[in-house]
Amino acid sequence: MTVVTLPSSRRSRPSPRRREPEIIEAAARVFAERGFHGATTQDIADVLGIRQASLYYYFPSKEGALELVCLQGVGGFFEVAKAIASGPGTAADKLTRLIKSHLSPLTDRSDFVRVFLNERQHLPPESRRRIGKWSRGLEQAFESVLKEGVRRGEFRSDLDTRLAVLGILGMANAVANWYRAEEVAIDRVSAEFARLLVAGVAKRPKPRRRSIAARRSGR
Amino acid sequence: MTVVTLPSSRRSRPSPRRREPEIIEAAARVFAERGFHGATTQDIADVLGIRQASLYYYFPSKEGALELVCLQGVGGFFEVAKAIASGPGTAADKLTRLIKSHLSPLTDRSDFVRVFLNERQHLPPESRRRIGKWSRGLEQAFESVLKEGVRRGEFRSDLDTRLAVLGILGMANAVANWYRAEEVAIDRVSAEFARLLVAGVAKRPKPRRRSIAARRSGR
DNA sequence: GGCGCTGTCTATAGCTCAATAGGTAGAATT
DNA sequence: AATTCTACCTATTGAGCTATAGACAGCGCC
Repeated sequence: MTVVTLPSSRRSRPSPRRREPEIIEAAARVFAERGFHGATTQDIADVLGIRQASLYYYFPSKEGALELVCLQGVGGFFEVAKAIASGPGTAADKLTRLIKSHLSPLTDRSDFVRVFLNERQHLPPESRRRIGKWSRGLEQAFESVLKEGVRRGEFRSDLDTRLAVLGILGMANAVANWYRAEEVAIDRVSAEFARLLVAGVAKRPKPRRRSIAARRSGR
Repeated sequence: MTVVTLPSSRRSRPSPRRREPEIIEAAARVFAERGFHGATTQDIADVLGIRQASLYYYFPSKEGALELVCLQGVGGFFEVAKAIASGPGTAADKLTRLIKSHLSPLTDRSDFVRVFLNERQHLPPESRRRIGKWSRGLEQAFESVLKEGVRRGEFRSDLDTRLAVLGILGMANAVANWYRAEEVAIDRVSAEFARLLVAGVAKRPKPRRRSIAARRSGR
């Protein structure tokens, strides 16, 4: 005999919140445009055409909304980067793919990315640390590829990999701030930057010996 | 500094606002740390050990303070860059010097630079445009050097100079955000970045000998 | 056809903050 | 000695903002 399965259970589906994606996107847009502290909940409500107080049906606080936006700003990033870094290919090839994949979300999620990059510092300490792990993981993915390149002799042996990572990410992250104004496709940016950076870290053709590239393990 | 008293002038401007530099520096520090909208005038007053209302003896509004900080954040930059760009030397050499001079203010004025880079968007439209001219001038200095390099055959002929400028400035400007946390001297950063970027834009191998990498680029 | 749930509303509490008004001690000037 | 000016102060106003409280319309469901 089946016990009546709580038709109106408190444990039933928490809350559908059908429009939540739409609400978070509006928040992302407003935060990206005006900055977290420069934006008001009223601004977000205006974008959606609802009342300011109605927003609190969807998020518990303004800071909560920021966290949701930031989470979507890094979402998946790190996993993809890690997969590329530990996957097959030359270091130069991997670096190129890392850059491409790092920039690709800008085509359709630039607001989320911008908020993550520029506003995450205003998160309460706890969630900031939680999200900070993603960032550091990403840096490590890049750095491991650079180190691999150095080890294999593809890249300059005196390369400061830490500085190079910071430089590469600086260059790449800045794209979020101008790519709408400049009229240019992300793929073109990725390609140009990848080429520039790979050439920048590559070992110069000083040694006329063909040894290094051929020296890779196996074969 | 003791003021030399002007003999017979009631129009003399005695010594107005002696502490102004100190006040603006405090504002820069607070704006850099918390962002313009995240900072309160009370925060600035706390740094100085004076009352919040007393600040209005030195600036007319919070936005006015931001403008003063931003002005000092770009101060002189552009002139120096222009001088380098139109001066003597190879393009690679000039690019190196541009990067060095672009990063050098970070040693002692990083707060001002950070505020200029991150908060200038919150200026009222008028002063933002006024300050925006400085930025564009700087971009042009970099771009003219890149174009010169291409023209002279130092740099790749298919280099997208606009994207390269944006990339270079992105890489360089990001330094302001991490160089305190990372323990590294600015000179080292300049040197590493300059080397990386010059190699990145340079025409591949000096075509004196056949090299392995040569067949990659155009032929 | 009453019930509960979702998604919105109105109204407002409670607080923070920029900015103004007006006062004054003390140094500098006359 | 009187006056002026600098560099603060106290007190307060008024606006704007986040967040809460509580009502309720429509809908799907037994």
